[in-house]
Amino acid sequence: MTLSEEDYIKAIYHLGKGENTTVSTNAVAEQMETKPSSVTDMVKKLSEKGVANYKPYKGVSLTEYGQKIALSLVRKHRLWEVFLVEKLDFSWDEVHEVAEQLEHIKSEKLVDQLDKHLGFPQVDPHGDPIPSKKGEFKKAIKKLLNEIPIGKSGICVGVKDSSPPFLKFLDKNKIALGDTILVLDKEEFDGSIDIQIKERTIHISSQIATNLYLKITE
Amino acid sequence: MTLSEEDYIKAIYHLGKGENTTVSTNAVAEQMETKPSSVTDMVKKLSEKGVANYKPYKGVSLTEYGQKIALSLVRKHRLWEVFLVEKLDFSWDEVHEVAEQLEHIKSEKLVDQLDKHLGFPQVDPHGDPIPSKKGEFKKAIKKLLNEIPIGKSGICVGVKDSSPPFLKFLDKNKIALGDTILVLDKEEFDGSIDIQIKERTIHISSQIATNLYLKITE
DNA sequence: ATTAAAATTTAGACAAAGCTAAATATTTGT
DNA sequence: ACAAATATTTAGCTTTGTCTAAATTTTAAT
Repeated sequence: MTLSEEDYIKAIYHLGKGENTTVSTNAVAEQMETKPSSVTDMVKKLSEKGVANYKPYKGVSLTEYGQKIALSLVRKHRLWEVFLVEKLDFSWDEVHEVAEQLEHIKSEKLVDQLDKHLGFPQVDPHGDPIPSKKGEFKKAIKKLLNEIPIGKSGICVGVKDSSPPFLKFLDKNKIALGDTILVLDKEEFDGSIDIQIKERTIHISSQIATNLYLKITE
Repeated sequence: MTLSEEDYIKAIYHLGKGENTTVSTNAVAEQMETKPSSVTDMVKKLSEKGVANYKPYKGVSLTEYGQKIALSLVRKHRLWEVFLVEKLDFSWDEVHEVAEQLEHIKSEKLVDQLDKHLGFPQVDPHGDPIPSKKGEFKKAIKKLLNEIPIGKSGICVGVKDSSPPFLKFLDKNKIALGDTILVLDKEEFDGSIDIQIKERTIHISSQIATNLYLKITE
């Protein structure tokens, strides 16, 4: 696969949200920041190569083979993201562009050894799961902190309320996007919860818990 | 610079042995496994871009700017080689192909952090020096072990005598290509020497020392 | 100093991947 | 159900990097 083909495969995969969904030419064009006519050309080629199913005017989906390629790309992308954050001190929001390049490196041994070097991580710095070598992986879902059951952990990925006071609170309590949070206990009465974050244990009110999004795997 | 342009720059650089030498179109073609006519086209383009000096029928050399690019590529290539060997357990002879891909990744931060992560290595697994960020580096030369002064270390890169008995000797003494050897002491009388290799200290006869090539930096 | 051989360049073609503009399908609003 | 709006494809052109074959320049041998 060429670099360009791989990018299209990934785009089709992501637009289909990982399900094997048919996506429109226009949607792919928008995602790839290219023109619909270019997409038509490429999906024809991918179709001939056995990577995609394409019916004119009806959209495009990935074949089994195409999905395998997509998953391998996602696996590589996310492993490199972990590497960049854990080993090279990149912050969680700086990694995407570089991982986008690294995911195209072709070497099975490289990926396997990288995986091992990183301790076989299950999720990337954004809380998204890393497919196994065989392509298996759990889905990730975004939930509010208050909806997460006791004993489960997730990665902080966003806020519902983005008002300055709330952001200031997070800052003061050293809760940042990308942090892993484990739910230790929940108080039925007022909805407050105990969480563990970076070795610290803190108690958090319901108002806070209902405004913080975490990504968890099912 | 495109991938292809970078490959040509590296080829010109390596053929010129790092000196700013003029190299022939044919030489570049052979190195790149391409046709001389393709080289002509490309060096014209590189010339227009201010990367190379090209006179028809007279060969091509790199400009200052071109040399900077070449050194940056060499730096990246060798840092990745160190990474692959030290962190991902690649052997010294498996790294080239993968490093060839990795060297094209564009991210200054990535290179700087990688350098730091590896502890600012001075040489790659083949004993070749790694240019600094600014492009400075020492030359490496290949010498027989017996020619190396006391206190200096080098990396084992080849044998002069490749007869089975000699290779068997190396194997038995666990001396392999890629190993770092430090010269501890030399015996004037019989030319035998003491070396340190992988924490072990061993005594080696003149016959051995005159048949083992090391790469050292001046 | 010529001429044959070798090296290099030029000209013209091709594949990949993209674009624009025009043509054609599909969808939607009434 | 039909016309208008939207989505998609086709046709033809562009750029990048490559190739082959022919032309030209340089080098080497007598």
